[in-house]
Amino acid sequence: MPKISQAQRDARQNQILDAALACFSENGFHQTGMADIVKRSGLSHGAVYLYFQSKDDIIEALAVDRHRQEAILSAVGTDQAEDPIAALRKLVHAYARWLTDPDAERTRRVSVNGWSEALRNERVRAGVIEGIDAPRQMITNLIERAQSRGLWNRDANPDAIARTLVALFQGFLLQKVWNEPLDIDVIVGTVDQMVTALATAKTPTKPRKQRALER
Amino acid sequence: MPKISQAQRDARQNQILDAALACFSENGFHQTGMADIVKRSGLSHGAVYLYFQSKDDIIEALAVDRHRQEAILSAVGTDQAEDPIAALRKLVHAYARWLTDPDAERTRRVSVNGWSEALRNERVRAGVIEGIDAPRQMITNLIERAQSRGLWNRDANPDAIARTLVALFQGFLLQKVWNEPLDIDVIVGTVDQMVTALATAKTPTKPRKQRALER
Amino acid sequence: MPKISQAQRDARQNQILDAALACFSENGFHQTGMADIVKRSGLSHGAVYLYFQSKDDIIEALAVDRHRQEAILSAVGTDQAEDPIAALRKLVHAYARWLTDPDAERTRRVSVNGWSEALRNERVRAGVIEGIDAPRQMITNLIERAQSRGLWNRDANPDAIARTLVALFQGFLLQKVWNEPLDIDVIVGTVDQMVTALATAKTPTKPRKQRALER
Amino acid sequence: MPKISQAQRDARQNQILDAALACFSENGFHQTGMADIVKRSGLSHGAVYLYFQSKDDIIEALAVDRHRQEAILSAVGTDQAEDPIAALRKLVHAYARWLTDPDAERTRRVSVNGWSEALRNERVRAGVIEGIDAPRQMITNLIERAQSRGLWNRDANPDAIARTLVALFQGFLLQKVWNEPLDIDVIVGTVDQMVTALATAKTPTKPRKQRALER
DNA sequence: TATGAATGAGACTTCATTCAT
DNA sequence: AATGAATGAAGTCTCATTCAT
Repeated sequence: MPKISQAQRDARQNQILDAALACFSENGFHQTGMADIVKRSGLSHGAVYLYFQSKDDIIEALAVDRHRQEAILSAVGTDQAEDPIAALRKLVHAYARWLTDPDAERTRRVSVNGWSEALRNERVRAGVIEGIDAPRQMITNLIERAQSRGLWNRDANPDAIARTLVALFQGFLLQKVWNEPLDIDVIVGTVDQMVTALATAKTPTKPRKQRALER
Repeated sequence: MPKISQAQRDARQNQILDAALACFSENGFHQTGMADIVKRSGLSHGAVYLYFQSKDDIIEALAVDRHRQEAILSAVGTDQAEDPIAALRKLVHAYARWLTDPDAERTRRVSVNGWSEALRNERVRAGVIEGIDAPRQMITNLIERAQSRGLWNRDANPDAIARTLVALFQGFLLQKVWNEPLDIDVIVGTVDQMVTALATAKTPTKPRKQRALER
Repeated sequence: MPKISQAQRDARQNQILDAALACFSENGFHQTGMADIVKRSGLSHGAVYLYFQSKDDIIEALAVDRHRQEAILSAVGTDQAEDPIAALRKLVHAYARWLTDPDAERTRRVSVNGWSEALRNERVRAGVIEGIDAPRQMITNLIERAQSRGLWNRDANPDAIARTLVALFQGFLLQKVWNEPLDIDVIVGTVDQMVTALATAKTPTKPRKQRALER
Repeated sequence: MPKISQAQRDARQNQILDAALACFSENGFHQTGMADIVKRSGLSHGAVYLYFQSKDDIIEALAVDRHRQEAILSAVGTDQAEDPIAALRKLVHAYARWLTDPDAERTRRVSVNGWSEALRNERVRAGVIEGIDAPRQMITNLIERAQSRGLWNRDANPDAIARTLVALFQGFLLQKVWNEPLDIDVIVGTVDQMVTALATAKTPTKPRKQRALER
């Protein structure tokens, strides 16, 4: 017998999360006070605590934005018949678009705060890892399918390549939030080249000579 | 005027920075209190404020670790006669080694905190940018020299490739501090392949077809 | 005018008081929140405020439990013909029984909270005083009747003895709620002895020699 | 290398405890805010937390006032040669004097608050119990010595009598803080009579007939 | 130079009470 | 009569910084 509907609850929750996202993106998690979130949300202190148990809960909810991940991943269908390399390109384009979407700027900035937070908040860390595992898994799968169809060099290590691509996008995200010049065409072009190059590379991914560097 | 020698001053300063590095790497900038730094340094509150004007000063000093950058870059000589591609590989190896050096773990973690801090602290941001500009510039120069010697595809965009490599290492650094499995051989192998592939790629870095994605 | 019967009103009120008694006995008046009482009562916040104007009203209602006093006092009839000393013993036994009745534990604990509350809440204080005045009066009367029948030393001060007995039971109540070992036989035996001894004592209750201690 | 002497530390601590005692005796533990204590002590918020870790620490320090116990107990020497019954009377007088000492009013009121607090704060409870164990033990010893010298009925249960005396004083304390008329001569006289009566009583402390009341 | 006690603004959170439904 | 979401003042405690010694 709730007094308000689930839709209303969700609306309030989003009201708070929107306010928090704005504050966090401007001032970071720890420079933002609950009073800032309260003021920006237009609610009262008490109301905010009706929807979130603590400031940390709000941080976690935003540091780990599952919604975003899914939105990007959904760009690539799960149609097994599709050309895996074409699908991989689609994925790259979807990420690149999100990376440069002005409406996603706040989210990008909060993501970077979340990366830092993940170093000392286990729940945030788990969420962040989970958030990068999804695309990594998808990329790995696409490469494996490409290998099985003879479209990708069979000596390649799909997981290593997936991690490389993920790392690449994390790095680009950083440069973006720091207002470094970041030309989406150049990104996409470079990554496309990389993909092409890695797909056809003859050299094994883990050559014997470099073993010495391992620790 | 100073009653203690410059050497003593430097020793004290490093004592403080060491303590702060330890604290920051464990708890982040804003979860660390001055009291933590004071206690860990073995000095007094007053003493710390004799060497740094504020906590922000200490954060800046550590978020921007020029020392580290120089150490890595010095791995690659400035000998213009040297094979630029070999030099590039050396640089990659030096970074990869730093990335997996256990003694550098604290610094890596503080770096990530600094990336987040750079979003709202202009001086930190400037320092961070400066820190990635140095290697980017060096990489760009090496690729340009390679192009001028006919060792690298002349259609490639050296700056874009340099940014890509920098982004890649930032991403790997993140995965490292999150304790993700990170095999240095695989990294180096993959990057080597990438370098080789990009050097010989026929496709232009910024093809006409992808223009549409630009915003 | 009321839309529900008086019986229903009383039932609701008791529902609230039962819940409050449970909460107060566990956590004290000020560590218990209205939310605790609301939850335990199974009612809503609004409903509780329909029956009590404020939390203080609930505290007062429980800190001053007239019901309990009457129940104990009723153990001793008002039959003027009865042997007053036997009646006094009955009263002592009734109190002692209540003191060790497991079902009264909550009430005992809340009583102690009430004693403390009486220090700063005039209405609670009045109720508490009233609650101890009733048995004190009854004891005084019994002793006076005993004196008039020649069963009790006529030099004794009935009021002083009554206050002494009341004090004694308050002290035993404290020891009980603190889970100190409290043997009911020993209590009753000791009090019986005291009563006997005081009834027959030759020494005046207020000897001249001790005047000096008075302030 | 403390900056201030232990004496200065103690002075500050007492400054805080005095302020807290005043506040607590007027408004109780939970109606008193830290701000009240801070204001009354003349110190700053931070200074108070330099000397006590939390409000609960201050409550504990005052709810359990060992100093007072010792002061009262010291009224009775430990001279084994002394007449134990005279010593017991001295103890009674010392307590009675404390009970009516105007300067001890605050302490008495806070004691009652402590009794209530002991119900839900284990550390306070332990302290309160300890505080009543000391005099109980002393009384028990005195009675045992009296028994061994033939000055006290050997059938008496020294522990039961000690507990009875302690309970009695707790009850008188309550009546005092509630501003009930409390004549010290009457108290002392009554207790004296009780002691005399119990010392010479023929009836055993735990008669068979009352067994039935035991639970 | 160096100390560390002291400051006080501001942090997060709770909770008795109200009122639109 | 009854609900429970909402309020916002007030609660406890922290912490970067200062300054008398």
